[in-house]
Amino acid sequence: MTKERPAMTKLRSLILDVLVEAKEPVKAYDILEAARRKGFKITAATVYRILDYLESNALVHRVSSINAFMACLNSEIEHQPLIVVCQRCRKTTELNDSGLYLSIFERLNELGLSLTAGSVEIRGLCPSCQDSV
Amino acid sequence: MTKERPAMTKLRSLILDVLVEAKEPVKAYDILEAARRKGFKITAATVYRILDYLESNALVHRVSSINAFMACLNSEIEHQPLIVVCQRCRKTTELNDSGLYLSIFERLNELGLSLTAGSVEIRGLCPSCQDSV
DNA sequence: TTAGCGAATGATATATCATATCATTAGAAT
DNA sequence: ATTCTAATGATATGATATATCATTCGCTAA
Repeated sequence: MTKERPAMTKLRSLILDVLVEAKEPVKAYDILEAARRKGFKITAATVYRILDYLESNALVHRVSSINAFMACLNSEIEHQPLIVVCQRCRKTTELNDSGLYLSIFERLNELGLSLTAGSVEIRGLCPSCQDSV
Repeated sequence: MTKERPAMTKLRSLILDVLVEAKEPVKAYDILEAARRKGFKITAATVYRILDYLESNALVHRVSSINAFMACLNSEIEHQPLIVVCQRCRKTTELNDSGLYLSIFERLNELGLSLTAGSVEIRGLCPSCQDSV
């Protein structure tokens, strides 16, 4: 028999819960503090390991431009993340628009820049931040 | 008379030169070392300050997903950067495709997610890295 | 020409983000 | 129960980035 993988351990679901409850991107050391407040004695290394696991299983997305992590809202379905970030207020939205996603990657292919299995992070200023400049 | 701004100082053009010569993204501390090899006694703080300046003047792009910086190849013309990065080999290309760029931002507007003045970072695996998996 | 001003840089310290390494524990297969 | 592997613990350190205050530079105006 194939050995069962303990895919979702207690710690992994703890950290995923933190992100799901936050409903917005959370930084790794803030996740660490949240986990400790819930009584778990873990360290940064554990948090990063678990984030790597969750990300590679498409349960969590990294938001590179703000060094944070957010739960994927549609983790059941196959999805191609488009992450939209306001660079000023940091409000972040995950967009699941497979048409837009495909048009981006098809265009890259036309240009000889084929990439597979990617994510897209779109940065700019949201309307209210734009107004307040 | 309006006071002239010393927009491009010796250090700023030094660091821009480092990036132009590299023809690929360079990390901040590698820029620091390159500058020191050229005889300039500067620190990380100076490098980051100058990178901020160059980025806000559209001479340099930050590549968030690899914590690096690259010279903009078309800094004379108005441009909308699309940065394409292989997450495995880190090969990075700047794409100036205003049609694709506009279609992305128009689609965001349709979805009520208007953003202005943005950059787009597209991550995936390039063909050779895809093959070697 | 030089006095004065604001921008740029120097200098130092420290905050923030992330990983390497080796030891130990937990859980499934046999 | 034993054994094997994946997960986590524990510790240290590496890598990335910014805050703060002092000093210098370069332009402007007198």
